[in-house]
Amino acid sequence: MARLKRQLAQSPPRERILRAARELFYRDGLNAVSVDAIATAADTNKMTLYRHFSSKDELVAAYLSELAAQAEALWETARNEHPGDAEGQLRYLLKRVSAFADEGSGRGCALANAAVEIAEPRHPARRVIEAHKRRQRENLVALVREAGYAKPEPLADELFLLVEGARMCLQSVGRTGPGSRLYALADALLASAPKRKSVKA
Amino acid sequence: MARLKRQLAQSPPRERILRAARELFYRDGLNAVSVDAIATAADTNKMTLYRHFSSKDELVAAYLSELAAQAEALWETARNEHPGDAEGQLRYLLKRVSAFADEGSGRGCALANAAVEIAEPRHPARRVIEAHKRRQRENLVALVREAGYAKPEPLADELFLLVEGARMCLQSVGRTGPGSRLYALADALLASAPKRKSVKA
DNA sequence: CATCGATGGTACTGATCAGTAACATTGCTT
DNA sequence: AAGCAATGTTACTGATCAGTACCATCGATG
Repeated sequence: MARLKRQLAQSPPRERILRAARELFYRDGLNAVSVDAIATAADTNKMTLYRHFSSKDELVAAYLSELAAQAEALWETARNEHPGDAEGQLRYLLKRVSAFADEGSGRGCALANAAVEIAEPRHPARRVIEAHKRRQRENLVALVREAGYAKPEPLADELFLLVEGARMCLQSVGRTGPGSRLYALADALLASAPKRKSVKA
Repeated sequence: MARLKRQLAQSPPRERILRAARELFYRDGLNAVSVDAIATAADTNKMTLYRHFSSKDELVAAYLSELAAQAEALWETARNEHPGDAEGQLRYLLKRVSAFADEGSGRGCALANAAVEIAEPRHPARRVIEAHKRRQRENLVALVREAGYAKPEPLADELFLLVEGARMCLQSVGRTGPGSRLYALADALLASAPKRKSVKA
């Protein structure tokens, strides 16, 4: 019974800590959240936290790694939702990001925010951030190419910048700014982009 | 003589403080820089700083206001450089931003960064940031319209997001990312955008 | 010279925070 | 029941930092 309760309401402390970290770090920023606040929000204490993460920096890195993995799983989802349809996958992803920008908390991309907050080039989180963004861009280029557009790299870069810019705008201009029109803008971009002349095998 | 030296090497403390704040706040982030560090870098002390700025938050707001004013002065420069030539002004501005993205410190837009670092919606700096970004967008829409493009608002929004995204990318993906191709991408966007059929009075 | 305002310097308060030590407790396994 | 590993609890250290009190100094002005 106590076991059941633990099973349901209390996952292992490491998970609870990461869940709390996600909420607080994202909402308030990395610097504004103390280790103690996370431990308390995770219904545990600082000691247990430090038994799972050797420092706050490592907790931050773990938090960002988790987010990156989750974001990258979205590509898999897109493939499953629109198998064999690169254009459909592309639009699915853009819609998802766009919806997130609309309904989200207005705090933009957690990875990008972390990059802003962490000025030190040596911080362990920087590797995570940079690697993630690079993979995202590579995936995007590949998908745009697969969808048959004539110049996949510039087009993918434009889409990439639109997405990054939109998420950033939410924080500076607010929800009413151009960030809220992300999908429409991306759609217009795709519509006017020329496709390769039928190359399909 | 002492007066001359003061005139040359030592501007009034308020200016020195703002100059130091610009360097340190931009390079290391708002939270990472102490008031003391700024005072020392400004060759003065905390007391004098607090005689000119009632709190660190106000210093931050002043720092951002100064940057915003400086950024907005760029529109004036564009008008002077290409009088009566909206298209030329537009491209001049895009080139300037693009060059900044290339040669800059890789820390992106100070105003946007501040918005990331300041999560509290009540912070005095948020008004500065939001107002600035709004004006920038309005100016951009007006300029794109003046340049004769058929659908000025969406085009201006796309450009706006490209610029914001590029500056953000410098921090997350680094200098080699798509942020470094800002002008080429914006140029392609403008080239493929239809113009209004001659309407000029 | 006297005065006054602005500035410099020092030392402090109070608060927050990362990280640790030492001990108590719980729950599972044998 | 005994033992063990993970977790909870409390209290602490050392450091940093925003903001202030108090006094010294300097430069201009009368």
